[in-house]
Amino acid sequence: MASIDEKDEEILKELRKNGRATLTELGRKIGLSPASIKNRIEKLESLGAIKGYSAIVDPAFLNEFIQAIIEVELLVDNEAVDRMLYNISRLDNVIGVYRKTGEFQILIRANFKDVPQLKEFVKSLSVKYLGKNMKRAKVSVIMDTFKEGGVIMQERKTRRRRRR
Amino acid sequence: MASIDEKDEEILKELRKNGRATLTELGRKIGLSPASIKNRIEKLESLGAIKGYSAIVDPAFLNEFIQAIIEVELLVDNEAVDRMLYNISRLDNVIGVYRKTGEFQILIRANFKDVPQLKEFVKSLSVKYLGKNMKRAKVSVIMDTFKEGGVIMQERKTRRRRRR
DNA sequence: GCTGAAATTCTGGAGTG
DNA sequence: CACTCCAGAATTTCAGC
Repeated sequence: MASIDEKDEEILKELRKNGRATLTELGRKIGLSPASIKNRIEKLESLGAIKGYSAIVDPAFLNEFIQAIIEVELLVDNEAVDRMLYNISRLDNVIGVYRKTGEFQILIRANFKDVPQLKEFVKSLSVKYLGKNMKRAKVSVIMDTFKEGGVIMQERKTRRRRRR
Repeated sequence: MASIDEKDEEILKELRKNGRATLTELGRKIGLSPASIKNRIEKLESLGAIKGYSAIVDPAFLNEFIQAIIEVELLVDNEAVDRMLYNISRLDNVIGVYRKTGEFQILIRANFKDVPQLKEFVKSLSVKYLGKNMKRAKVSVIMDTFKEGGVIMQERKTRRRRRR
């Protein structure tokens, strides 16, 4: 790890909260010229501190009404699994793919149009992607999102009371 | 749900993959003028289709070396829990907060400097945030991220072979 | 949703400490 | 060497159609 100072950290934190902040805005907030911010961001990107930029999208507007968390228990976890997970990552409806500790070693965040499509995906995990490496999967459905990707959802589940 | 057409969906998908895409780039890719793209994005934002924008940051560069998944089993889940989850969402090191189906109804993605800080956070969940609503928590640690927030990590765990 | 003009931002190079 | 300044380029923004 190299050459990250206070200002760089502020840039990272700010961009995590607002990925579309302008160089000028960042400069004002942090106390640097836009040109310096630009140089630092380019440095942070090439260091791998910034992996990319993303909009937090409500999946329902893309006709993805089922947001699921799929946990997978593996029989064996080796380098071949890395390639398989990478292939899963390339699917557009897959939002996140992680290896983790615990009984289920893999966690996948993915969105689906409907339950059959979710079912089909889980089936493809063993049939197409993970094969004999997969022992079993546990599926949960997301019912409410309070924060995602560092962005707080403004729309509360409990609807604001109407004015009278 | 209202008035989302093909072009809007393309904008959402494109912004999910590159949240910093310029209006001009989006216009070229989708076949609209930058001004129209802007109008549509503003519409999508006010409709709640776009919740916000975020940079995908490697937490290690913010000295957050522990990436954890904390699942919480609730004794009772009511509207008061909503406020508690909202308060948890406001913490900077918390990346995601979800309500879901299953044995554990809450899932939290959060980053920590070290294990004591993680331990402290889990303790604060029952002491400060959820109180008697919380029955127990299950903690996993993320060991590898393949995709996050719709962005594929370029840096593979298996290091590229050195040239010779 | 487009055009066109004005405002803002971005960008790269030269200069400064 | 990182930063600022500055001018030209690109983008964004807004009005009118």
